Amino acid sequence: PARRELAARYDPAAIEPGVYERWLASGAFTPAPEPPPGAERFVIIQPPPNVTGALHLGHALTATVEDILVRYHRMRGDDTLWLPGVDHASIGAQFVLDKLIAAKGESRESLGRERYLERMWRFMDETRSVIGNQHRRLGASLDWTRERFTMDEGSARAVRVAFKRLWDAGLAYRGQALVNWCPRCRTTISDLENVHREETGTLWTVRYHLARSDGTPDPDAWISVATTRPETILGDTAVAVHPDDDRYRDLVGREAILPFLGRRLPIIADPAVERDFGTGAVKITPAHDFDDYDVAKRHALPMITVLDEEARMNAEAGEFAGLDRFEARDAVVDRLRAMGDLEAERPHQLVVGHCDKCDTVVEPRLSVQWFIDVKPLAARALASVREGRTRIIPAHFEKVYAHWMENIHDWAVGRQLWWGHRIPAWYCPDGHITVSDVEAGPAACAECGRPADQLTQETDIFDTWFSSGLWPFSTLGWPDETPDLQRFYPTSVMETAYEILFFWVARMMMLGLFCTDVEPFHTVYLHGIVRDPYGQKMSKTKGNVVDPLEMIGEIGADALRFALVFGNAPGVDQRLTPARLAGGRNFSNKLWNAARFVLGARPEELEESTGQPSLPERWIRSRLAEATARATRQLDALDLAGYVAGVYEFAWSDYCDWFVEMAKVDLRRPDATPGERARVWRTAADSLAGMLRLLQPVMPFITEQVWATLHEVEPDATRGEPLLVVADWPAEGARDEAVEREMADLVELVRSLRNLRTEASVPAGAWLALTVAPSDETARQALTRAANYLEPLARVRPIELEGDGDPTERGRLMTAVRLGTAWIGEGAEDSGAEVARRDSALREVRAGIERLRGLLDNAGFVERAPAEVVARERARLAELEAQLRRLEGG
RNA sequence: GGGCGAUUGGCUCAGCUGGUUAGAGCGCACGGUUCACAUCCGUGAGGUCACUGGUUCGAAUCCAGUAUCGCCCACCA
Repeated sequence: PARRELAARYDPAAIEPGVYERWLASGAFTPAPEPPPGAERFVIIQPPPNVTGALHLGHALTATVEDILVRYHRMRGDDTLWLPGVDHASIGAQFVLDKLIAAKGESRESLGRERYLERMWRFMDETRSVIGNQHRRLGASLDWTRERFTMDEGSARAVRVAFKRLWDAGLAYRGQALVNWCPRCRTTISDLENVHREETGTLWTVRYHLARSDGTPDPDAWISVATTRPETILGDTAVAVHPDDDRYRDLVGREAILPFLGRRLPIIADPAVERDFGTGAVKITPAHDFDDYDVAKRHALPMITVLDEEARMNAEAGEFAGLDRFEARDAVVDRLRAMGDLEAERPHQLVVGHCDKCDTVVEPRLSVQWFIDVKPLAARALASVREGRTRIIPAHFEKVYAHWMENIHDWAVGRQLWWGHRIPAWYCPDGHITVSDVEAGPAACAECGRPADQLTQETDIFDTWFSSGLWPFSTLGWPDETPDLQRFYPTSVMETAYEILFFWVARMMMLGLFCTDVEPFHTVYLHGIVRDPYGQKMSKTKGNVVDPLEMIGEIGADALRFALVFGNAPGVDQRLTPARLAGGRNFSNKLWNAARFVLGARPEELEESTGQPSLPERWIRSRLAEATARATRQLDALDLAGYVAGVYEFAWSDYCDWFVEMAKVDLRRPDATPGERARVWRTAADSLAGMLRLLQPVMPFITEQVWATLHEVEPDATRGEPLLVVADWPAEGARDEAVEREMADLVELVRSLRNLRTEASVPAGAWLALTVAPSDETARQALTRAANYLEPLARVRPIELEGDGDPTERGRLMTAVRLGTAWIGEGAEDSGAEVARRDSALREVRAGIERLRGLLDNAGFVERAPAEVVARERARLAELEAQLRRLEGG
């Protein structure tokens, strides 16, 4: 039984279920086994959301933008792939799981590595499907048959092979260094995960007594150092001053005595010391400060670690051993004060690093770590963007990218965590390192040949972003030359938040170029942050998070998608306000009702079309052609906001406000033949179908549902294609400039008449007689053709063209437009208000004329401006002059 | 300390390579119960495009500087 009508009310809850299943059943999201001949490629590898969480609006924005592009290219007939996946988020996942198991009184330690990882895999299985379902609710047209996970075997192999190649190329190394350490997560973190924040601390000035010749402290002689971290005094191995500092020149080469421990500290000179800061003398704690570490290396100073991995003072700290670092700070200060060696203390603004994941204060920690020397990789990645092989949208992020690439440091890739890819390095008892890309490990030590059973594997795992950096090709089968890799790599667009430009995009560029010798994508499209209505970042702690699913439940996925991209420029943060969401909902409703009108207006018996297309028919076809050309251009240029605004404008203004209203006239005219009605209705249905095609990328659910109904009612309109998602993107039809001009003139007259009525407070329902003096013969003909439409649109009846009627019967309200001079209203007498209105209209036109004459009298303009600009201004002037004559004539 | 960006009607924002009278959504005012839609229709008010100078026939748009705000990066204890 054919559905002839759509439900009276648009209800997303009623239409959205089922649509996605229809798409899946059609196989539309999975590329055909063979690419269509001659097809262009369009590939997006989805930025993998973390398994740990539910989707937020940022993900919804990502999915919407990518889905729009993918659906567009699919309709274009391109060889299109959008590949989904999730990221294992090692540190984030452990953070979440630790909390979960803590609720049951368990911990990492109580479970042990193996059982902990078992729990993790179970946790993954539970949450992974949640993300998939959310993407389905959003309408994301992902190829689920290719869904990947950064911890699956393909990814694991890619990680091993990539790392082995880096090792073989001498770009991976293991060595001692000071790294950022999170004492709560108990792992190294990268520079990027160490977020700096300004805080108010204290700057203490502490006296270090000078050593006498017998090595005992001189009670009357000291050097004062300034520090914000007194607890690290216990790890000091020197005191440094600036070489040119006269105050301390004599002290260089002598020794100071470390409080509490009595260690002798050489007083050294190093240019890194700022003379103007504090006392100009600084304590050197190589194992707990990055600056000091560098100084120590220059001067070959010992490095003493005084904190353990949880940031408690260790045995090196003497009497303070066992104290937490902050307790120890207080204790040290108290003791110094008691000893009379605390010279001063004052509040001090300082910048403190915090763990991105848990916000704990990061501790520099001396340890042996795996690093990647990224400088050579960065140089290539930078060149790719500089030379335009990969471009970033918006373009100004290319500068940000360049700045980061130019100042890059080696990447500490090792993590002392369990959930992740274990670094494929094996150690032999002699200290040799063997890196292998074989899952089972090497058969023997690469250097001394010791058998595998004498080798032990590294326990550290990789930074999550290492596997993420391989994502564009590890998902396609790399390192094997799989058919997918050959067919879909390099990919097309990488769409993601600008927040992870460095974390992820930069790493993909570097590793992509290193592993595959080609840029992994030609375009990086960065979107901004979705903020709350007050501009605040959404966060669970603030409680201002909007759940996309809840939003979809309320207003529908289409409305949410529309709201997310409408008026949103790339790289710019947007506030998601209720008004914005309501805009999406309203537009959904508008589309639904436009479709209801068309479906409900179908004549019972649809006969053969007869007669010539009417003005609105010819006009809407031309407008659709224009809208199609514009949408195509904008989507090709990744101007999504422009695309959405354009189709919105077409649907609401052109189609609903003008075409539908005028088509009603043709459909309801009593003297219309069934064949003429059929013709008009077919135009309405055809152009509705065209509009649905244009809207499908952004509002897939409504358009699909309307399409289905339209298809049942009139398969000709859908050209026999029952499923919009696989329908063709519309071909660019022909514009009809003459018809568009004629229509524009009619619209101008209608608007002008409506304005007159409102300003003169004519009751909205009143019918007024209209008299028009056409400006010329063409206008007369146009007016004759348009009379039928003019009546209901401007609520005027009867309509008389000057010459046919008595001039004394003209109305008292007058307006002059391109088509001519028009009068409406009772009687011919001018009221004061009407005279004032007409005067103001005259003033406006005269001012315009004056401005244009001034412009055209300017020799510089006429000579130097492009001819078409000058011609345009001339035409405008002529038009205004004609309008003035008409106004004065009336 | 370095870098990047923003400043457009009451609010939130578009304005591509300089070219009509600077747009949209929301809000506001006024008027609308006819058979697609009040999640709607019609009409309207509202902006010296932060400021100063420059380039140009012409600047919201390009250049320089100033102010305010925001973000990113950074090893002054």
